[in-house]
Amino acid sequence: MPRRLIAHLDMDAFYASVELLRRPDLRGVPVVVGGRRRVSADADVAEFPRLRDYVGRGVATTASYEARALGVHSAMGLMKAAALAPDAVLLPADFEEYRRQSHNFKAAVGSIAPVIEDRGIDEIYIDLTDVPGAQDTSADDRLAGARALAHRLRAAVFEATGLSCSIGVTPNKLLSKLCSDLEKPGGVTILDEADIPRRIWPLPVGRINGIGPKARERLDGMGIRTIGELAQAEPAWLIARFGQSTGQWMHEAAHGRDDRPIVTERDPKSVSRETTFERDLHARQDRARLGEIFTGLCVKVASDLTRHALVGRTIGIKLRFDDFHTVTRDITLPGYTADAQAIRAAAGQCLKRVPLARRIRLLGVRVGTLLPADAPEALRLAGRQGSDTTTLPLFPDLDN
DNA sequence: TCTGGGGTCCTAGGACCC
DNA sequence: TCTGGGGTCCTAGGACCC
Repeated sequence: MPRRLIAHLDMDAFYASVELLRRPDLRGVPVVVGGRRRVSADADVAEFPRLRDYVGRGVATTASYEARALGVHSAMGLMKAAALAPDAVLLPADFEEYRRQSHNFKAAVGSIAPVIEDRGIDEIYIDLTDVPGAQDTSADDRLAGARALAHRLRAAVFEATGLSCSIGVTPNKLLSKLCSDLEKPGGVTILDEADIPRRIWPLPVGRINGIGPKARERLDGMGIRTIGELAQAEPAWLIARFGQSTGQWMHEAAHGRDDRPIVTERDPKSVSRETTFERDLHARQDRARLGEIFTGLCVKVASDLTRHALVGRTIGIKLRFDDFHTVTRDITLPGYTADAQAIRAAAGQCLKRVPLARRIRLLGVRVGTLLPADAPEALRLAGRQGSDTTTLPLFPDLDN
């Protein structure tokens, strides 16, 4: 593999920072983005809902750095966050605006370095290998070139959006992702293989993208807490415990080795909608309400598919019960569809296969095995089923 | 003060076919 | 009658990420 120069760019507290751009009067105040209710854009600070007044099942999507200092972090339940930061201002998420700013920062980066892999609304990988000025003959010059380029990117993002970001530049995606987090916010971190023992090995294993709570817990039980400790473990020992694929990958990752390419285009694999109810619903007592919600989810998924000119043939549902146990069911149809009634009928079939003894907390509908609506295969199989769906099945109760 | 919503990828077993 | 593999599709669950 020829030597590459890869950047990872991560926007700093993205949603919260976008909100602060529009509401500079909130600067310095702890701000949490999350929850569902809307607030009028011209409300003044005194009218903003405070976290202490929140009641519901929402989680924090983002916390400003002031809120983080109080212990609030993303994915934390808002009721718990309220206990830590009762005076924090709670803003509902405005995805339209975040998407607009996301497009802005990506366009700014693209004007300098066009080979970009999208990793969601607030982060990207960038291949800097062939960008003029990035590569130089001597090692020292190469790192200096990378640093100058990263600073240019950061300045371009700020120019386009008024927002700050952090950037890591290394020979691969794994290390760049780790590095963009090292000097947040606003940091530029350049790292070479030789720096791995000093800068990467002291970090906890959970900082590796792909090692989550479960793997971290297992490793901890084996006495492995840092990436350096993971690097010291014999590959055979890891493989014996985590399987060939994961064990080998862990070993490579701990040594900072990663040859995954930058992926600039990707076909969508599935489209889904789900909702958590304000209170848990019962299949029998709340049958009518569940039926409405279920149909509404199917209509939304159908319109999402249509908007993106996609059709699919695997229809799935997801239920989460009051004990948080989650089940899925799916069915693959003979033909592709984006039709709400066809999706509703198939999803209804799936629902019949789920025992509904407990109260339900979440309901979701998903369509997978996607194709572009105009693909020959999609057209050939379209309309194979579903002429008899004029009456939608009701939400089934316990007895059937 | 329990735990959102939208995704991807992997595994594993059974059906079915050659 | 009993015995194989290999490959692909379908389904369910789970880990993980943003």
